[in-house]
Amino acid sequence: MTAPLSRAIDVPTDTRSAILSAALSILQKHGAGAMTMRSVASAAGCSTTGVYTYFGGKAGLVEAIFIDGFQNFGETIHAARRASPADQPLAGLAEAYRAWALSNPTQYMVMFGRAVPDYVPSTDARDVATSTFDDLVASTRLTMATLDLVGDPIEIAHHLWAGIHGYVSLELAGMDMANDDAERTKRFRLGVVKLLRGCMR
Amino acid sequence: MTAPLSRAIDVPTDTRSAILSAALSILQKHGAGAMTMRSVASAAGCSTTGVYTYFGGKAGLVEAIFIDGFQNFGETIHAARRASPADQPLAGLAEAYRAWALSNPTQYMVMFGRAVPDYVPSTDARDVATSTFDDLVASTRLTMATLDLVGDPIEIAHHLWAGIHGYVSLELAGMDMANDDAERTKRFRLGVVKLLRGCMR
DNA sequence: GAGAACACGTAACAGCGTTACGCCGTCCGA
DNA sequence: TCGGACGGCGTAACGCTGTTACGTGTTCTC
Repeated sequence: MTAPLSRAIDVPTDTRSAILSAALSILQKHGAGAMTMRSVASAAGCSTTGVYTYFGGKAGLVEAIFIDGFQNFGETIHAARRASPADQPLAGLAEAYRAWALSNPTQYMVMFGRAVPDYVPSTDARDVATSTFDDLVASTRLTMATLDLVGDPIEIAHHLWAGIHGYVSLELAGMDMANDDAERTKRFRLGVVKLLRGCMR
Repeated sequence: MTAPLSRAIDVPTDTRSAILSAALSILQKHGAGAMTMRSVASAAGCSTTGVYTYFGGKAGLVEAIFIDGFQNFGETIHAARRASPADQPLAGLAEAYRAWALSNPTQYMVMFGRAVPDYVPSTDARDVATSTFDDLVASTRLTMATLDLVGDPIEIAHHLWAGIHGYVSLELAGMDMANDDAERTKRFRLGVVKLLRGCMR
């Protein structure tokens, strides 16, 4: 009898989400190396075995982070598309992409860069990941006529994705040749324009 | 008195290179998670403390792998540039870039993707990394007139680097949308063409 | 030949992911 | 109302990790 009667019925998977948000918080603040089972359990207010009951192990926890990341990332991308002019959704999408990655650098590297050794996304997880791609394809289709893009929209979307991801991940790795953030931003925006120009007739 | 007199004088840093190549071999065959101090020492035929005498710790070992990787990578890029037609060095460079990354996927992710948690490249290491970029800039300068590229060569080289890296790292992460290697290769080559076209007048 | 410097191994430390085991509250059939 | 099965959860332990204190043997210098 630990909980008062008035709230005897708790939200069922409350501890599960507490564990997940604790893991995300540690990942964001202290990096992938600090996200241990013990630190996550401690931050979530349960024992290490609690993490096992809900996620099966560290791989399951990382998988949840991976999927959660792509869902959150996908929603951000989607919202950016809706907020952009109907015939020009790509610039806003690219900005939102970069902003999300810079705000969640470690999670981005878990999602795209194998930041947790020995974790390989399951096919289910990869399906969630690639479904995010659909928004990019949709935005590309909307822009084809306006920007005079030619070719397969899927191939063009993949080209844009690869280019944007390249800029962002070089920036996260500290290997862009920029001197300050202003130059980085300017270069990124020019890069997106160049990516689009490469697909024009 | 363990070694015979005839070879009492060994090559001084022989064990150092033995450790480094053992680490690279484990990294390539079994991934970053399997590259432990004990497994490296065992494969190199020494004790764990031997790794500490030569590299100071795991961070030093990873740094050596990082630098070794960029030197090897840089030589490959450089050789590809020399083997290409003098006025068309970029296509061969891109092919060599991708081939090296696909042959050394884990090391590539250590170099570009923070595959070892808690390892952050020193400024010296990053200098070695960015000096590889010089070859790309040089190749870009050679191609500017032939391909009718306009703008700052450094900015164009950065654009090409980001794009090529984007294609390669999505491929390594298993997140390209290709069905087989033939399609992947075709898409990559078309992508390089698009990257160049985006920088034309 | 004495002594410092160095490479190197043994053994231990704390911390890691994981799991066997036991406790305790809840539910279900008799 | 009771007895037993069940499930969530913590304690404690397993083997593994990176790291380091310490002792030993070799080598180089004066």
